[in-house]
Amino acid sequence: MYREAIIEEQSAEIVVAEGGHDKNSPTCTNYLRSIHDTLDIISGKWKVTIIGSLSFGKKRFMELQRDVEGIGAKMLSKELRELEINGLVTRTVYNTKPVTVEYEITEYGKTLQPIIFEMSKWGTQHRKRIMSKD
Amino acid sequence: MYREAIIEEQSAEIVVAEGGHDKNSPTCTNYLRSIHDTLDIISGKWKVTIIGSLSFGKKRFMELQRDVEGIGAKMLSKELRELEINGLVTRTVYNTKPVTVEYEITEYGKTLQPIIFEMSKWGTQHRKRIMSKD
DNA sequence: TATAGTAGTATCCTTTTGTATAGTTAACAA
DNA sequence: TTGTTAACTATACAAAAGGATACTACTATA
Repeated sequence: MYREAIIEEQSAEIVVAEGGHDKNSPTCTNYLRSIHDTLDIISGKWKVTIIGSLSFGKKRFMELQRDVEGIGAKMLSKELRELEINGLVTRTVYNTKPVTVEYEITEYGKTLQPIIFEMSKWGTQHRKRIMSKD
Repeated sequence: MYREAIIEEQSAEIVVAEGGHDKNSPTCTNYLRSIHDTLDIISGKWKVTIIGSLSFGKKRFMELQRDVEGIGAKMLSKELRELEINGLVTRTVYNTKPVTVEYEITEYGKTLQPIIFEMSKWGTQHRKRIMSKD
């Protein structure tokens, strides 16, 4: 009842306003549990950026490594493997010489885009804020 | 020009559609850089959950530890210190006996709520999906 | 006196993350 | 012939993150 409304129609601001007087309601517990579930899948230094990059189209291993600044081959292949296991990206090998491999975001992976888009928006604003301080 | 439009008015879905043919445009680079900036501040296993919890009202150390399932005192105090340094939460000590300390989200911290709200929404859906598979 | 609660710190240890370097297979370019 | 690209894996190692346990100082309660 309470929770349904929040999830379907309300904004984060409203959650806070409504929840403020009821600190340990099941709403709060559910909210935090859901966050935890999401973090289990996308936490770490790289996954979000990888998915963000693949949101602009399928890419090959080397393209991704160039896109995701600072990642090494070992980490990239490990992270891609985990994303594949969770059904967020697909991996396709073409038998060209030398082999090429393409990574592509799945429909399910695309459901993460609102999160990533919000992160990008926040990062843009944050950079402006930091810059104007110096 | 291109970028302004995306940031101010477009959704994540549209970014993808528009960006799909232009994989390494500055738009993509800026998008990924912003994500990276955000991750610098909220990455790790706990910070998002802590802010999520504080979105329901100010809390004391022990309340937070009970809320954020699985976190130890050491991690909690470390993460809170970092959040404080970045201006996302405030720490207030009351000279009661024994001392009580209250943590509260700042206005700036609240600007992270859209990200966290999206994470919670996704986690809720993801749990449903996983559950229905077994 | 013993126990519990408050908000932590100190110490040690394990796990995860990351880095650097070398090697693989096959083809093409100089 | 040597070098280069592709997409990795293997190995070794270093650093960061996180966990477990003990401990502090103080008060209130049993």
